[in-house]
Amino acid sequence: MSLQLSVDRSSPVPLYFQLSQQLEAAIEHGTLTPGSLLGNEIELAGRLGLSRPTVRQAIQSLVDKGLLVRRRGVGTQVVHSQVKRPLELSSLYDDLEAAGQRPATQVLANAFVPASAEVAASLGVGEGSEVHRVERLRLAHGEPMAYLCNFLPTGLLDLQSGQLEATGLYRLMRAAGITLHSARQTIGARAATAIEGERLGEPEGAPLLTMQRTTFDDTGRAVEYGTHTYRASRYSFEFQLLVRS
Amino acid sequence: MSLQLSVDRSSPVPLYFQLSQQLEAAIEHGTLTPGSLLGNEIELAGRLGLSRPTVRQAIQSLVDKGLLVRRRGVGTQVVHSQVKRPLELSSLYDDLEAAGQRPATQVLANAFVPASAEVAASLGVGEGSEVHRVERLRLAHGEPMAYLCNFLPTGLLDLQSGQLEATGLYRLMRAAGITLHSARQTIGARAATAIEGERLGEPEGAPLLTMQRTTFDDTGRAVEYGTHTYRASRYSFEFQLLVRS
DNA sequence: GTCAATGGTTTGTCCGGACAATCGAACTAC
DNA sequence: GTAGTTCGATTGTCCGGACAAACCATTGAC
Repeated sequence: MSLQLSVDRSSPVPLYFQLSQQLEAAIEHGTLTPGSLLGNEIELAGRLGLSRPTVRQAIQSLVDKGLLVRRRGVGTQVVHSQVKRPLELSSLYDDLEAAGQRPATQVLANAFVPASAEVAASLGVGEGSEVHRVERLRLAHGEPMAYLCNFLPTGLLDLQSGQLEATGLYRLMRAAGITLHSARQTIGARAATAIEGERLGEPEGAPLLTMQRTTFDDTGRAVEYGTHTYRASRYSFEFQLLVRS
Repeated sequence: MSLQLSVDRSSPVPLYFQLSQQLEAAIEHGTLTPGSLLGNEIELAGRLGLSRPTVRQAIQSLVDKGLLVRRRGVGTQVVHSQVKRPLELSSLYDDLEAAGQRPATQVLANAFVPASAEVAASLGVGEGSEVHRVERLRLAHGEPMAYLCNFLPTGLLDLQSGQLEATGLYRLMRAAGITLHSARQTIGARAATAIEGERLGEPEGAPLLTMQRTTFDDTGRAVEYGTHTYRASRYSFEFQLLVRS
């Protein structure tokens, strides 16, 4: 074992972060095997020339990610199991791209409309005030996967259809300096109407997965509300959760 | 304003936890209004007779929960928005009970069976080895809501049908000393078969929400695998996510 | 042989201090 | 008036130390 750890004090990267990254890499890579002890904090701190609080901060961040477990009187262990990463606030586009399915987007509509009661309540704006409405069809391998309808407050960023066809909405928002912070989601299912079926290439009455999501930035402002429908035959949501202790 | 804060040093409850609870209560109660500054950490520490690290630890826990946002050079603000709590690893039973719907359970089967390939892979046991299989129907207000089929490794705990009808599976597991840690979930949808429809009181072909979940304890062992189907007309998943920074 | 007491190990909590990085606002120069 | 600069305020990072609490294994008593 003996795991190669070191920190660069001249780097602007925080020391605890350097350490947590190295530990995470070692876990990912298999150098630190599941169930193995990490060695006590004090010894580890001494070995690296760091203080115990710094080492603890590094370890704690991995505990929060669910990669490590601490036990008083025992030590810190690597969790063994296929825990990968807890649900990210990811866009469908990124998900598809990561899965190797070349995603494509058709922009069906991109305009300003007055907010309906539902949209206004979700975004926290006045009913009837102007909001940006984007309607898209997401394809993978040329096949329709999902129908996405999103609403954004005006003035946040201007979305060009060309950009929307090239990448995902979240990436555009992040690129515009918006820091996504949290989201409220509802996932359900229903039978496709004739129109929905035609859009997605499913027969009327076919089961569809539905998701509504409101996304907030770090000040708590709602920055996006979306209503999505997915072909249940082609898509499902998969994610991990951690118990908050 | 001037927020009533105090800590009890004779209490066994950690000081940082006392503080974070009081702050959380004040936010929940509206004493700390969204967007308001929290006052700088050093002054707060002095006022309470605590050290800055302790105050920071309290604040950090609320930042992790998504209730507060820190900004260097500015201060710590209360997030305004309806962020409640990030998705818990909760059981359907608890969810229904919290929603005021008196849940009930019918145990349809409760026996040991050899593990199928799917179950064996999920639980990490040998194919064909004995596992505990529990089949239940979950009702709310006397109406079927979901059909639950769960598999558990043998030897973890013994489940009596009487207990299963009185409470949820997760509560029984926690009561048996198992600390639930994380879960891997897949949510999808499909059309009901004739048998499934009859069980849940839906017509054949009606859309059903499906969930598969494998739950792990804090050592990474799989302690439960379940396949659930919900009536989409009566149930949907709702939750919050936080972005990990 | 079984059960309780003991002790060592390790993490949990808490303290006090120091300096750096960043933000916003006031100020100054042009 | 506008743009750039300086400066105070606040959080971010890091240190070194101290004691408490929980866990495990060994020892001891019955």
